[in-house]
Amino acid sequence: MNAPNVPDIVISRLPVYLRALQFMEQQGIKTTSSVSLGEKVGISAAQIRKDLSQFGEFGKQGTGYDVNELIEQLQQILHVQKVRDVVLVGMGELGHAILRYGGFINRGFRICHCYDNDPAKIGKMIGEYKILDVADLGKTIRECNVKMAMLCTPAITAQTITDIMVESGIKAILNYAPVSLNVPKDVRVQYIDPVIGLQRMAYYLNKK
Amino acid sequence: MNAPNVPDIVISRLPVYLRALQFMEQQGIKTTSSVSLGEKVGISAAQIRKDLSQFGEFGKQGTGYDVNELIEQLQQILHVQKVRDVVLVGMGELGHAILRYGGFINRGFRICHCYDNDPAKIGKMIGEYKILDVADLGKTIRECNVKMAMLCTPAITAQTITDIMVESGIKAILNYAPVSLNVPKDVRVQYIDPVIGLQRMAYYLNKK
DNA sequence: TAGATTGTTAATCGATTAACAATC
DNA sequence: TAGATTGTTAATCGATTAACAATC
Repeated sequence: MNAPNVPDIVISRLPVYLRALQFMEQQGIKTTSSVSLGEKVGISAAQIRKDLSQFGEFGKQGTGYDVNELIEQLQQILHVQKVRDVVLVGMGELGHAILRYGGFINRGFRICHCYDNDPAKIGKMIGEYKILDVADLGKTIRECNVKMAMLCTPAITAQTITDIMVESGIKAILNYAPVSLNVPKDVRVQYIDPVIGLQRMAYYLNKK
Repeated sequence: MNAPNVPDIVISRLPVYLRALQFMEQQGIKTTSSVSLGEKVGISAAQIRKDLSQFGEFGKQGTGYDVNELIEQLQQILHVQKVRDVVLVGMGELGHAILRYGGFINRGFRICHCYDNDPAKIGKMIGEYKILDVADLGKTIRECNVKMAMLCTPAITAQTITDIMVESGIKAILNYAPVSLNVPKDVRVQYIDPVIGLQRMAYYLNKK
């Protein structure tokens, strides 16, 4: 379960495999192969087999992979079999949308608390959530022993909030603020900035 | 301006440099170096110099880089000096948040039209935007000669919409739907799925 | 001048791919 | 059995890093 020193680039592909497999499962597909899965996710079959081989032997020669079994294996590898608590900081437009998004729970995540620093927002209810004062962020993170956070504040305050979260024991941050964060090396950050994706693609648009 | 065959991994870092430089500019910083920029974005100084060298010589020995000049160079390289039109498909919670997000325009992008397939939504105004019928998607893409799209439909309809967009001339898709898309190789896709990021980080959480 | 920092080269490091024996 | 597909090896390919001459 704890394969040693798997390259992060391999880890980064596993959730993509998992997502595709769960999509297949929904459609009633019981079995797949590295070739078929590869076509769906746009990754070579050899790559998929090599990636999976880091963790064990999940397939059967001549047949391929049992969709359900591979889903469970990947969930175990990624530690997403159980639902995990995440805090959400910054209740602007985006924070609201994230809070109302229904797609986290069935993929292993649940927002446990949400925060803002605006007195006009603190105490307000959004669905079943009450917006908490960001001044209590560190305290509540420690109390609930939360390890993951989503950060949706403006860029200018993102680092300050990050420092508080790190100091309170957060080990993984999904950062929606359009700014690079400085964290110790035992803390992970994933960036979500739509503009980065758009700019990256824009490069190719005007190319001859 | 059109450096030949620059690896995509290099291109993927340029928007990150640009974002950091614009943040510096805001703070009144006039000059930087590969070391200083590298610390901010978490990338080695050698890497930054190597990346930039693909496109020209933008620095000065002993001094480093002029922030404003490097911003302009990067904007030209990425083709984001001018604002570019993007269509937005799928006006659920997320589509609404994206439409109201103010952070696109000053980084090179503008939503020109938005679409949904729900008769209850079609025709409704959101700010200055009227929600259009997705049945007219292909027609309006061609009329306006739009090349980029943001896709926020449910996973199940994402591929169908993608096919229409590709057929209508879209060359770059920012995909928020949690599913891998199949596109011809002259069309680019960037994926935004927060759960992929969370799952990727979850792997490291339970590791000893 | 002395210190700082670039752009570039060569060496290292790591990731991907092709091929195939094993076997269901 | 014949066909299909795995897991794995070795070869290829590409990316990163360290080092340094050039020079502001």
